[in-house]
Amino acid sequence: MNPDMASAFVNPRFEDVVELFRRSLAEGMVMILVGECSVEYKGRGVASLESGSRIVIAKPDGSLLIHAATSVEPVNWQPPGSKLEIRIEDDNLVLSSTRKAPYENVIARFISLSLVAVCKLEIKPRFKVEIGEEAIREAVLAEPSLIEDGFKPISIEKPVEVGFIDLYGLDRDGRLVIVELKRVKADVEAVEQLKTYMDSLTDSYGSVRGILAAPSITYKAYMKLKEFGLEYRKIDIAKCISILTSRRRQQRKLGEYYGDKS
Amino acid sequence: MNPDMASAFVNPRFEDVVELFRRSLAEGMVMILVGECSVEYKGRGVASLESGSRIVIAKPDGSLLIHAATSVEPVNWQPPGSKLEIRIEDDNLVLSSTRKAPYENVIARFISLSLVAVCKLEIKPRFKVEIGEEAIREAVLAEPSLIEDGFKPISIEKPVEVGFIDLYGLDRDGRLVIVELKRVKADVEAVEQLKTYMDSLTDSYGSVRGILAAPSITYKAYMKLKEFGLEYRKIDIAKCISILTSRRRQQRKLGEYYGDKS
DNA sequence: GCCTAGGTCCCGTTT
DNA sequence: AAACGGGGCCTAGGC
Repeated sequence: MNPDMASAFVNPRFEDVVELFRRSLAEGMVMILVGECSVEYKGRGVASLESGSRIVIAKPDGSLLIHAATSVEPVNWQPPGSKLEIRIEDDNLVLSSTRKAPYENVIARFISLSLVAVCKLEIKPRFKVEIGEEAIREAVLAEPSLIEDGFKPISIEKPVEVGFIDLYGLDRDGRLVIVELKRVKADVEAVEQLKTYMDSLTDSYGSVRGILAAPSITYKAYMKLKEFGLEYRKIDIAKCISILTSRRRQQRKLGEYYGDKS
Repeated sequence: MNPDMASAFVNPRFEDVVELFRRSLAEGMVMILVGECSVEYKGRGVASLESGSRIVIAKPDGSLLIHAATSVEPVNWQPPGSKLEIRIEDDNLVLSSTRKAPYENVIARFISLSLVAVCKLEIKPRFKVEIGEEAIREAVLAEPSLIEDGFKPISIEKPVEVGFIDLYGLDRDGRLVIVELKRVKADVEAVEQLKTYMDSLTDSYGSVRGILAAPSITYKAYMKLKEFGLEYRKIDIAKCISILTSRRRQQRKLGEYYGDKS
């Protein structure tokens, strides 16, 4: 079988899996196991899973994933940098993945295997684009009226004692405005975060306005916001995206014009 | 091939995969694909991934996972309840997973496939044990000296205006003690949470002690704690676990004695 | 290494 | 269905 491609074996013998592991994982391949296993975890917490049918994926970076039939989240896992060992013990195929600092160990005990597969995945990361909070900030900087007419952003990510302010600037009357941006519905925590920033600034700056900018806000959060004398500004995410895409299109044109290939 | 077990095909034809999908996913099976694909996501955000070698897992609950060679987290995914469609388009194998409310869609376009596998995983959930914040609370209730000698817990989860207090009680001098429990290293947020609870109680109760109980605490959090006049108490998680296991062993014995099979 | 902030967080539980 | 809290959150970026 072409070693650059995948190999797969149905109902493999445990001995063959151990052998396959030695030959493939060392070569930076991914190994996929399907079968009945129990799982024990010890480390930051403890967890113990009775035997059940699961998919186990061992990646070349040391990540280990144990998935059941449902859910996006693995029922158990081990982070990158962990070291995997495979052995046969009491007629079971035992995978033991360990990392130190903090010490963590996962042991999966297979009583039966219906499938093992190995395959090579290129590690080189590919290009990825995303719209996140950072992108919304970009959009507001490009179009400050998204916050309010006359708003002039001064800088982003001003460090204050307690953390980082998303965005701040001056309103049309020259008053300092602190803006907390949220990509999703704002909750009480977002309000408290803004309040904390406000408190740490009013000491030194006197009157400051605080604006929570988000696509929506929970009822409790809105009540708390009013109680604190802060303001809510609805942000249209779709508008942010269209602002960004048109802006990025222009930048690309500029880049091409100047021969910028970065 | 036994339909209850796994089937796997190396370098499958796209047509066969479409056929396999129709026969297996309907039967509550999991499908695993390995190959070169690009990914587009639109929904709560936007993301776009250049073509690269990836593992795609489609679960019977509608979850879709797209994994690359590294990391525990999928590079892209779709939550349970999504609906998967597979078709051939422009000589590519196209997976499209959609959910509504909120609308989200992931499209994976395979230009090549090195492996496809299907397997049946029982869905029935199995027993799972964990040490969480709740378990630590149990341990402290069983052994209050974990907080300090002479500490007497009164009740748990006292509702206050701002939320729930993890634990409270009286110290040896009869003073009210509010305890904030953390399973992991306590950060500034934990301190602020405790402070918030303190504030909402000192109004009505006068002098109250506040204790942050955690296995460790960040430097900044400790500074803030001192600033607020609160106290830190180191919790030994291992000790909590041993207290719980011995306690649960006793309970099991009691249960057996009374014929309790729950 | 520790710490901070964000996430298409996911997920269970409560309202 | 929305909201809230917890997580072995994970991961990326600073320092």
